[in-house]
Amino acid sequence: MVTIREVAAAAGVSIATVSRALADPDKVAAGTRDRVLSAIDTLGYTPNRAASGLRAGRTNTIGLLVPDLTNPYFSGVARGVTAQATDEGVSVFVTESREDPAAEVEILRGLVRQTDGVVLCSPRAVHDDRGVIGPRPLVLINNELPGAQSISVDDRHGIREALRHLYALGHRRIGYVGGPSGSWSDRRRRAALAAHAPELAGVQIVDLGEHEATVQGGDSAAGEVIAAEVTAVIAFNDIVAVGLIRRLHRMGVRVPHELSVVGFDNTFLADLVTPALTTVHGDLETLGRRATDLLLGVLPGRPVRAAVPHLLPARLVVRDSTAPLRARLPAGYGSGS
Amino acid sequence: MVTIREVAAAAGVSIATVSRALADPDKVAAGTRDRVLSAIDTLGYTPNRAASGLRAGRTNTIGLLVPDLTNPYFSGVARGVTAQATDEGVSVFVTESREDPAAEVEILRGLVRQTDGVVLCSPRAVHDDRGVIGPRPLVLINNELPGAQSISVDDRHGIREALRHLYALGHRRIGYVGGPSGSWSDRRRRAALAAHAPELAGVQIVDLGEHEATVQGGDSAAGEVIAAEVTAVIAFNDIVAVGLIRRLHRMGVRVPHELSVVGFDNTFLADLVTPALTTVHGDLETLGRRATDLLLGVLPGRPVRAAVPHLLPARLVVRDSTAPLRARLPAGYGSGS
DNA sequence: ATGAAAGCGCTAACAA
DNA sequence: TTGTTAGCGCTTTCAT
Repeated sequence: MVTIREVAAAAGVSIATVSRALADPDKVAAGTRDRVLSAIDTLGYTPNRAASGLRAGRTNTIGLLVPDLTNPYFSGVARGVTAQATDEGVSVFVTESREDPAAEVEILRGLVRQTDGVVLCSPRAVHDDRGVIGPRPLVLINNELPGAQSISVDDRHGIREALRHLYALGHRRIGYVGGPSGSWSDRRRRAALAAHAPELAGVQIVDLGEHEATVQGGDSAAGEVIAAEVTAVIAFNDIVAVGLIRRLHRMGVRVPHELSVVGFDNTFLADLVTPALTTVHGDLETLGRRATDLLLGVLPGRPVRAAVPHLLPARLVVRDSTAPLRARLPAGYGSGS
Repeated sequence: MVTIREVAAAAGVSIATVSRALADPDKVAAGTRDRVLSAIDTLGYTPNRAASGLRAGRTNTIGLLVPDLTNPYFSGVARGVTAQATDEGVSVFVTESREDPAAEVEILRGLVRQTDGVVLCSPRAVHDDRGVIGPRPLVLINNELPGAQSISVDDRHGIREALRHLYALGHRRIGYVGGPSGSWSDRRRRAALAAHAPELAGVQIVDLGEHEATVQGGDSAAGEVIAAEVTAVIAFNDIVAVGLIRRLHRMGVRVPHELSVVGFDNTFLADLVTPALTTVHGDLETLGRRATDLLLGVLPGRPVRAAVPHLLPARLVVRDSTAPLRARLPAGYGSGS
């Protein structure tokens, strides 16, 4: 590994000049600069980031902590964070908490030590996290904590769109298959339902409980969904919707003919399953990119950047899992659709 | 940020003793050790990895480069790599090439400078990569390059199992919906087909072309599949299988009744789609973990580890996308099964 | 068993 | 404009 000393020797200058030629070219005479740069080039020198960070008090590295890398939602966010960070010349330590809050705190502690700041994608409330991270820059995705920045998709608007869509299809008794207890997004979506349902005359929202944000979570909701006698449901997310539909299908309930289902997130799953999901879309990669912008924006020694929105647009994508109420088969078959 | 000095002060020892208590506990008296450890605990001290690496000439960081983070295959591998690295006290820079070979080389170059070694998950041949990375430790997943270590799932065995399964179901004319040209795994699977088909009397393998490893790739293969008049196909991977089945379904061809389809990789998709995929399973997380072991194993200054296998077991997981040949509807209906 | 001290490669005062 | 120098936090001889 070629060091700054070798470059300095080759260019016939001191190491300070080499450092300056790189960090602040204007402070070096043109001729010297050229000699330094060409020496750098021929030797193939790249500054040791660990060393420079050690001295400068920064690492040029940020951390990303997600609950589950294999979840399409989080991998979409991870893609956005790594892409934006790379564009900005910053590296990303990616870690996964495996949905374990205790591990999360521990990992966060380690991450903070070796990065300039952290993007934390943690759906559950994590009041311990703030203490762990101390005064370090922290950006939360889909969550809020005092003293930390926050960014999320406007799922309040998404809920509204979903409601209006179902309403237009004739549905009035609409269920909400909730997410995990403690989920910030779940609380938000419930609040949005409560806020927007009254805008639509005759609409009734039925709480269908809290469920894990997994296929099994959707599975386990099927009984409640049927018992509730709703004609449509909004699921916490696509995965829950998929699990629900799969179970309903096995129980002989057809989607969308007998029940309309709306998902959330528009992960690539939505377009692969049968029926394809009507779902609320929020751009995950953009979410990750903007979260990174937010983080880099508060890092010392970085150019000030334009204001970054803290709320990203959502829109409803209509596919095949929702249908007009009248398409529902009557109790006695054979009388035509 | 609490440093080793504060710990030393709190424990009433020198910083060297703190360092030793952590790196080589036996070299410190039990009483002293306890005092140090409890000081570490109360202060919440974590060693600065960049600093320790600087001294030791390592970064304690490895790089991971995958083509696409949102692909369930690669996110499974990424999970394994990050998990194993974390267990071993090493951080991981995760990056994505977006399936762009030129970007891949560039990213690799940057990654090499700031890590002790790289795990490269690159399905296509990349002869440039070796030059870029120089003498640095490199582990390839599902690929081979001179001078680099390599690890993969035994898909040769997987192909054999798939063939035997289809054979037992009565299929004789079997298609292979290939992956992208240049894919190492694709070449391997073709070789395996050629090697194992002769073991099964009367089996005929039909080459159904090369396709992108995407849903669209599967989509585009549908025409060829039908024209080939095969009764079963093995697809390059689950995603291709899903795309193929979806398109066939729209064209009125029922899977598995009229055509059996076998996928590859057993990503979580396989169990979510309809029909659920029969597919070849290889444990992705383990693949990532063992790749990391391989890499750490050749890093200087690390404990020697047990031999790591370079080939991981594969097995067939039978679900609903394959069925006996006789279940196929006869050309003229109504004549019974 | 423990401490003092010398750096790892780099940046940022401070001098010249 | 350029060089000298003092560390960043840590590990590791070498003494004690």
